[in-house]
Amino acid sequence: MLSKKTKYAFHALTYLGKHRDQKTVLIQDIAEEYGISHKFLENILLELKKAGILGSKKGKGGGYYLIKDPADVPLSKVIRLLDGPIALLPCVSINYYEPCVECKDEAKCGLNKVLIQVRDEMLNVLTNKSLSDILDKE
Amino acid sequence: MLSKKTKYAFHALTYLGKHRDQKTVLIQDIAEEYGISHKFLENILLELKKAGILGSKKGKGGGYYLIKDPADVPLSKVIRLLDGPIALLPCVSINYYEPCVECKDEAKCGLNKVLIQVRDEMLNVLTNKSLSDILDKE
DNA sequence: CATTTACCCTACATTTTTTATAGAGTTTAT
DNA sequence: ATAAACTCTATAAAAAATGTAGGGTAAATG
Repeated sequence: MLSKKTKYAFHALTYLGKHRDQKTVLIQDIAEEYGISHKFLENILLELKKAGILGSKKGKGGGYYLIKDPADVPLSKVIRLLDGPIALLPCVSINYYEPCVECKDEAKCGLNKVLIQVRDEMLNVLTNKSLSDILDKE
Repeated sequence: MLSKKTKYAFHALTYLGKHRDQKTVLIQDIAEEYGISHKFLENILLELKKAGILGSKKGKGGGYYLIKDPADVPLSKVIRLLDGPIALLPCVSINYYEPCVECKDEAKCGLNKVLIQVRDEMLNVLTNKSLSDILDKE
């Protein structure tokens, strides 16, 4: 399951995607629309900005806006950013790899091998869907 | 990511699958093989038994054994049992459905619609792989 | 039929992660 | 100059995951 952080990120991205005609959107507007705490949402938007998905502008008339084309924002990118690994275990994670302490020989672990396949298939699913798919259905 | 509970369940099922020739396997043997606390593992095996995947026998010479054919134990079944929903949000879960508090109209939520598709594809992946796939690769 | 072996059950404790909250500081547009 | 809005660090409450403790119950063997 996704954390609330990731869910909120998708909400925010959807909102920003729907308001691409205006230059910027206030944190407060997004927060009110979805009943999210202003400060909590701030952290999330900041992470999306650091990842190059959003841009921001300070001062009066400022706010956040979408930099990327919605088709170039796959679900996998957002999930990895806020929730961490797509993989089902650390020993099959691409970006957050860690061996299992109980595993004597990873090369002989059937679970490891099957979960690598699962990871690739899931990654495929989550990379082939993007923010544009969400926006198309709103 | 899978919880340790679910990971241990897969370990135990793998062990039991590999020792199908003997009548029963002791909790202790599995616990030692993977460095799991006896009591913690006991709870997990109990759940697998309640779900009809394992059988058990009490008394001297007792222990656990696999009831199902490994091909009839899909990953999805084990994950749902120990970890809960496969879906990425409660609002798209088949077995654990709950609406989002912030959602005014689910029928108009693009995220909901996309995540339903994602759920179906993930479920497909996790149902098409089973314990037998793990055993084949050990 | 006693004894050993192992399963069954409940409750609690610890640790980690998630979900926020608070408040001060910095930048920028008007 | 001033107000509006972003940035950063630290802290705290709540929830979930992980693990412990200990007694009770059932069954196989001799």
